[in-house]
Amino acid sequence: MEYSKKVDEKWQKRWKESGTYKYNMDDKKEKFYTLEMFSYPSGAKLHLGHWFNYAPADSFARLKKMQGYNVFHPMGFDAFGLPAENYAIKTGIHPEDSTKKNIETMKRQLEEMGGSYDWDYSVETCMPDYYKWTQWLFLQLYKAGLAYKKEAPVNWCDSCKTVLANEQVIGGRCERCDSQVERRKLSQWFFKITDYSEELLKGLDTLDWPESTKKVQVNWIGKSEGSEVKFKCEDNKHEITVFTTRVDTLCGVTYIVIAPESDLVQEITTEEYKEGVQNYIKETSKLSEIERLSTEKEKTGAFTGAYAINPINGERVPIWIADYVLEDYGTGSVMAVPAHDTRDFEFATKYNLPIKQVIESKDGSKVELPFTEYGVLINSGKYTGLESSEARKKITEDLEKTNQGKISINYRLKDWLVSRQRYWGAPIPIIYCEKCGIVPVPEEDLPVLLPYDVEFTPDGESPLRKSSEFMNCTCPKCKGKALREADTLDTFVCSSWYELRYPDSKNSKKPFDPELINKMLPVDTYVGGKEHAAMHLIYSRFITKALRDLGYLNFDEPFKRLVHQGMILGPDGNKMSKSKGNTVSPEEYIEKYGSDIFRMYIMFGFDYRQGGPWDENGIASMVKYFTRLEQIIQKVNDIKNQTSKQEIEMPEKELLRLKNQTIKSMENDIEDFRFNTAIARSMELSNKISEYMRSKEINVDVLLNVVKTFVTLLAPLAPHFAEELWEKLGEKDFVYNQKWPEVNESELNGGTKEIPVQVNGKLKCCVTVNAEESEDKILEIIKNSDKVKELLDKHEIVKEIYVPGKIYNLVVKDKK
RNA sequence: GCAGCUGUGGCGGAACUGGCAGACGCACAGGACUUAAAAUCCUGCGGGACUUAACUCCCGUAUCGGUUCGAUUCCGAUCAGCUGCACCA
Repeated sequence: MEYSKKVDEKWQKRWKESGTYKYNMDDKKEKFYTLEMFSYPSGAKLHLGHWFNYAPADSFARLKKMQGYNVFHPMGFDAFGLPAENYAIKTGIHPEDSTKKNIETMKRQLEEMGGSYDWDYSVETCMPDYYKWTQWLFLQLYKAGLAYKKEAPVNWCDSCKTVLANEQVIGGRCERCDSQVERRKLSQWFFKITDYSEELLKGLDTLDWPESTKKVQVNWIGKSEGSEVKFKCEDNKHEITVFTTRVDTLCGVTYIVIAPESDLVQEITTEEYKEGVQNYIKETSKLSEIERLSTEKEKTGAFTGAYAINPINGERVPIWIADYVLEDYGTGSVMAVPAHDTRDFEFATKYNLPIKQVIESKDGSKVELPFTEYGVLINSGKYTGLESSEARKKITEDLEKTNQGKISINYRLKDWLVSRQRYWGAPIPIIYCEKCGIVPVPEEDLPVLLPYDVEFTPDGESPLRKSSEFMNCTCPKCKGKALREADTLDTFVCSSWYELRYPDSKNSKKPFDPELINKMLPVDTYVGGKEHAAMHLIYSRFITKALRDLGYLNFDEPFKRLVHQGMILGPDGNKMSKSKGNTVSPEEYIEKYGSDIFRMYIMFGFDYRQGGPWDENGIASMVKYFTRLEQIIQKVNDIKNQTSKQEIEMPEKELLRLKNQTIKSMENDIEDFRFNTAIARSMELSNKISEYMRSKEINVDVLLNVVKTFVTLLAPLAPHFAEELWEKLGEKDFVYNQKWPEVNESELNGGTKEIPVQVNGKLKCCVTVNAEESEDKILEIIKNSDKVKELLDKHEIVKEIYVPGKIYNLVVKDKK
């Protein structure tokens, strides 16, 4: 085999010199924006997963280019974030240094892969020329009232004196020192994504995304329709509003539960019960969020001593607090109906609270409590006898009349907490002035630079707070002494708008030129992992919509089509990880085989959407394939100047038909990210070419035509190798610059085809027909064929089904 | 618990909107070339039955049932695996 890494290098050099991948904004061709989720340069090198994601996606981009689109295919780095910071804490190497170094290496490797990226349009989120605009984005949201501050709990490790991200909490303990993690309240910044709940939900219908991903988002948004009901407290001073989807069970309420964190708790708790309540609240705060949300945990709670009045039947019900009620969902309080809700039932049983059945099954059969289905109301005064759905309507109407309730819609989606008590992130552009309070940094003062020299080892303070140089500033309003916000932004903020920056990545005056991005966006095809189904993919949608409402762009969704690549696992079938020692490095393969063999093997050996355990056994077959192709080209060159036959007979027709079929199916396959079948189709064609070349008489013109087409078809999949073959065939221009071949319909219908014949749905034989004949004629040929006549000897036709070009089926019964 | 996805040879995986199940490969076996091996090329390769014969017959796409002339594909139930969400009132 002649192909090797040397060939890669030769073509990479030539592509670079001739500016093959330069994107031309002014090109009149239709734009096509194809994007892969940018990578996170935490590791020093590209791993197999990157290759599996990027190499095939690059082949897709190359196809689009050959199809005649003006393809925009940028790449960048999501460079801020926790892993780089943790790495720094461990090794003492500054995150900026390690990140920059990693980016350089990864860029080089992406070039070695043959990625068709234009690096003139790139972003690195940790660079001031990028995060300046991330900060700008924050300010726009702040001005629009979409960024606000409130108290929220964080995971706090008291022994490390630091805030932990959820992923650093393992089983309620700190991943580093294994001590119990507590919840502490801190004042933090939020983005008001909940303002867009409904639109984020509805917009899903317009997207060409995997259904499963849309479902994840639907769940994440979690819309539920119900009612709000007001319960007056017995003291006549307070009122508790609850949210319920089952207002039909209102008469079955036997107690009220409010979240322990609720401020109301302090106000209504009676003297007698204060101690118990305080103790309970203390206990609860010790639990991590994860522990608290575990359904396995036994329910606990405490009585406040207070009572409320049921608005429709006047019953007096006790008010409890319990941590199974969440402060930030609904109203933070629930009406408990133990007879018809599993959780309430469990709680009531434990604390001996009354259980009152108010729903029975529609057919009146006896039911076991808790009975959580819909049914017919009992024990419900004037509502008794109504069906659940009617009762919901009626009861809500009645409550509305007396201003004691209303229809209400709730979303599970929470506002997006963007504050991080971390160093390696974009500083939040906010200043705290003793006199003026919260003051946003004026846009002309951006970026708020992240200082390099900061002690970021955790010791109980936000790292930036320790840099007095950073913290101390003057208030933009009153010029008095002021302090900066010490928290940084969640990295998801950086990645929530990067696709907007690519087309205008060098703009130093604006984050992007609205006119330009309205032309370039939305992204036509976005490729990335399923793990981002909820967070990244919902945040970017929100930011797009927010910027649209602020007048910066005119489209509603950032990503029109979404494709998820699968995951490559270690050879043992487990997720690859250093600790398991099952990682595979792409480098040695590239070194040994060259990047195209590796790329082709990755695409051929796995289903792109599914991935699977790594297995290098098949890679040798790709070497064989490349060798065979080199031999074909060699032989073609040997005979191409010989005189040959000119006729186009059956063998030529067959060859040409397969050529056209292959063009068609490879195009469809690559469009659909089915690279494995695309390569299988190419193998079929090459097998056919070899077979044809073994025949006695060869039509060299036809052969040359098919071989050239073949190399063109190979170009997106094996870019370097195809250039090499193209050059060997004596061509001057890059094969990359060729048009994707067009299907010739008449050649496609040349040759012969076989029509299967079934009797009673079972295959009996095949009839070979000339594919050029009309369908009517073909049917006639089939009917008159000896084979079919033979089959009908003993039978009588009941029904006849002919699917043109596909199948002929006879339904028969025995002749008497 | 809820939701979603997946289940096809020894293996990776094909089969477009219901139309020849197992494409294309890997592995394996036999043969050719070779002093020999490697490489390469050719042939076979889901299971079973019958046999003098093969474009023979039967079974087969997790399991059971249904719709249809015809089901890997559609519907219902069950089982198994993976993933996501997890006290959402």
